[in-house]
Amino acid sequence: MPNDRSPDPARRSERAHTAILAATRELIMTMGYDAMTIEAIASAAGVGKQTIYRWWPSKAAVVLDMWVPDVEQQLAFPDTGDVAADFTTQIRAMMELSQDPLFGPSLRALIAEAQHDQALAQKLLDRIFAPRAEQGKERLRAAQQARQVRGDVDLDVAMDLLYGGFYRRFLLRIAPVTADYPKAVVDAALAGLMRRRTRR
Amino acid sequence: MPNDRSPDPARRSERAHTAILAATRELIMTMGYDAMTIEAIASAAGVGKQTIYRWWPSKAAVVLDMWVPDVEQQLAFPDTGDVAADFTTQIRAMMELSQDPLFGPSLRALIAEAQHDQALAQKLLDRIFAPRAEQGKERLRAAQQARQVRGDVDLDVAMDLLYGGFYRRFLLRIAPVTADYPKAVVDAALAGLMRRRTRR
Amino acid sequence: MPNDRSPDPARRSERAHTAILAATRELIMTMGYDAMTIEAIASAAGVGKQTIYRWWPSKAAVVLDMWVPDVEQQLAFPDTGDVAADFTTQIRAMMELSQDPLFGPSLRALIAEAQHDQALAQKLLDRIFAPRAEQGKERLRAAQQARQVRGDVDLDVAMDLLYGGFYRRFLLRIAPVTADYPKAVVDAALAGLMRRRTRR
Amino acid sequence: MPNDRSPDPARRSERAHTAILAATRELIMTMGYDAMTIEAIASAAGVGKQTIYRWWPSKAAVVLDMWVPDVEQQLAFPDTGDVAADFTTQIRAMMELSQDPLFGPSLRALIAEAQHDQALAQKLLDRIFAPRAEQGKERLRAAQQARQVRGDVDLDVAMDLLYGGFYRRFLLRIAPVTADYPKAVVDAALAGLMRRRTRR
DNA sequence: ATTTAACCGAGACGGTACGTCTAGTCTTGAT
DNA sequence: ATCAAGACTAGACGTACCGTCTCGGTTAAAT
Repeated sequence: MPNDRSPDPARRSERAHTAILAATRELIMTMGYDAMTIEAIASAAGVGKQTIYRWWPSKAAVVLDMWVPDVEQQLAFPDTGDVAADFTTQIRAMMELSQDPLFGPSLRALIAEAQHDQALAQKLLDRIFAPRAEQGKERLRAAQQARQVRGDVDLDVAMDLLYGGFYRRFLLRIAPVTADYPKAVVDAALAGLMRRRTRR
Repeated sequence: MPNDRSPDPARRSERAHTAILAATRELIMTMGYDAMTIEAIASAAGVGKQTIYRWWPSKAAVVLDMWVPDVEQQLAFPDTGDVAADFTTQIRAMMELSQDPLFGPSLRALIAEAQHDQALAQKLLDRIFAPRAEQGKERLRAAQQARQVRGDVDLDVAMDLLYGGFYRRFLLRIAPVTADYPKAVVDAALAGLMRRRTRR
Repeated sequence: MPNDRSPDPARRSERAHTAILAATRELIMTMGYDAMTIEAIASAAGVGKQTIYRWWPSKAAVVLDMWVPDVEQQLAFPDTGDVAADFTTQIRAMMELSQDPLFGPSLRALIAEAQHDQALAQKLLDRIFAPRAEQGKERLRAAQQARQVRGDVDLDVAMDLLYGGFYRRFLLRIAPVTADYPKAVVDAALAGLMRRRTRR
Repeated sequence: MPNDRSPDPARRSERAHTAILAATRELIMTMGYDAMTIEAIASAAGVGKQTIYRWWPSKAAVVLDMWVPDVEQQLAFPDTGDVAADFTTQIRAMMELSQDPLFGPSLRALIAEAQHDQALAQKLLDRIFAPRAEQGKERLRAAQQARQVRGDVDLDVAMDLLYGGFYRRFLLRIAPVTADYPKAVVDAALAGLMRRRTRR
């Protein structure tokens, strides 16, 4: 368990802060998330361990901080008027992120760690997953108003249909996320699985 | 990685084997998966650590072995002729499993551990996830032949639609898996999100 | 080694100075010399750590400063004309000091620390031990002139005989310094151990 | 604070044990007692830190164990029939020990550490100081029976006279222990400080 | 009266070692 | 040969202090 009492953020050393984030980025690429220890970060950043423990509760929290700006920028949500295309684009961006040697493995590791770290789970949710879901739902609402999407669908369930498969494949490794996957899943989610009666 | 050389399974002590699995079950309930160490299992089972390392590569593998029979039995796939009802039943079973104090937390932990343990990932896939997916796809194939489900859907994508949401909610904790969720997601997946042109 | 450059004693804060000494006295009684850290003194005195480091090189030096006036006053050397009685008095005073809950434990601690801190050793010597020895030797010189003590004895060796036992018992804990010890050791030192030939 | 529960000495690794003592001896010479850490000993001995903590409560205890055989052998007490000569020899041996670069500094350090470590103090007493004192007193008893030493002297006080000065000089550094010191102090202790009335 | 230089309280910083913990391997004696 | 037991090497953990270093705020002398 970290931290004694809350330190004063006003007196935080900018140099140490950025050195830690830079070293973290470096070490994830070099040795991988799992092999990277807090001691290694401290040593690589030229920083005392306490300085890390003072500001972050865990290795995962450091990685998350190092991460979030890039991820946010890379997952900007488009609105071209074509719902299918927009979600395909978004899922493709998620796929690309998951294949980046910096982000992919450590996203996996962060989600893994969040399974036994409530605080981290909350942070991941607030900073990564929830904003993405919110954007997606917003896009669907627009599509509902444009009468492209049914008005009675539960938007959370819709997000499950559109995004759930990505996480299932990414985390369970039950199938690879291939280049044509984004379009396939979006089309299927929009069209549904059921056979329609032929129109007479 | 453990194990000396492959031991002789014929000489394996049945007493030790069952004691280990029983102690594992006990300790997961008592102290939780994460706090449970291999040393604790050995001690609780009255067994040498080496005996565990001899037959399993990791704590997770022990848990998986202890688990699989129960899970298989609890996730039997029904075929009542009603596709929607069958998948709803199946997802509801997954939900219940995930809320069981023995299975839920350790399923999470196992998936977490599989993120940095290829061998475990493979084992989980082969013994838990893939069989479930295969049953689901089989059921869909039957539904296709009954002309209930479209013949052109990619069955893997269909599984993503139906099951992906569960994992997304379970692992990302982005929303709880409530009692009415299984039906909602199945209905949405079957119907699709898109608005249909009114039939004239 | 502390201190930047020598600070200006004229501008020293009297308030901080006395607060530090008072807190030190307090904390030694409360938590004992060893558990007391410079951080604790600073905090208890409501003073910055730097203010301590500015004026003292070590925790031991602070304690010594807090100490010396009391010790000096308590170890005043008497001259009643009776050498034996005077040294007995002096050693008894040392004994009492060593049993005082403030001085005893921290005298031990200071001597201990002086074993690996040359500067402290010198300071202890100059301010505590050497003055005491000088007084003792002075008293012996007077006794020599009064033809009570042999003129050929090495006064430093004499001090070893008279005082050495006290430190041996105090530091090695080889035997307690009891109430009758001072007289016993003084008598023995004066008389010597050797058997005299009976005068004819 | 060390050790959980007492380990089984029968299963102790002889290799690790001797490697630790050898590394300790080596490091004291190399870097000095104070700079030597338990981590350094472990690393130099090719041993886990836990193995040291399992068998010894502190660095000092390791040094003591490494030490005692040599010290015992070097401080064998002679009996030549000449009390003065015998004690002179013994004190000279103590002096030489105290000037040995292996033993001197670490004897100082051990005594220092014993000031705040009761268990160590007891161990030092039992294994180093008390046996020496016992030998000295035994020698004095023999001298008493040979009617060389007065029958009424308290032998503990006699030991203070003979040995106390050594520790006073060694620990307080109030004066060096020179080559002629042993004889001087023994002579003075035997003869006493008091002036005798001239025999008529 | 204002400037200016020091000390002051506070506490973040780079370090180092601590003693604990767990992993996975190795050793021993009993079955 | 397998087993229970547990000592072993290895090394990260999070903590505690060390002594140094800002940072504003407050004196007190020098202007």
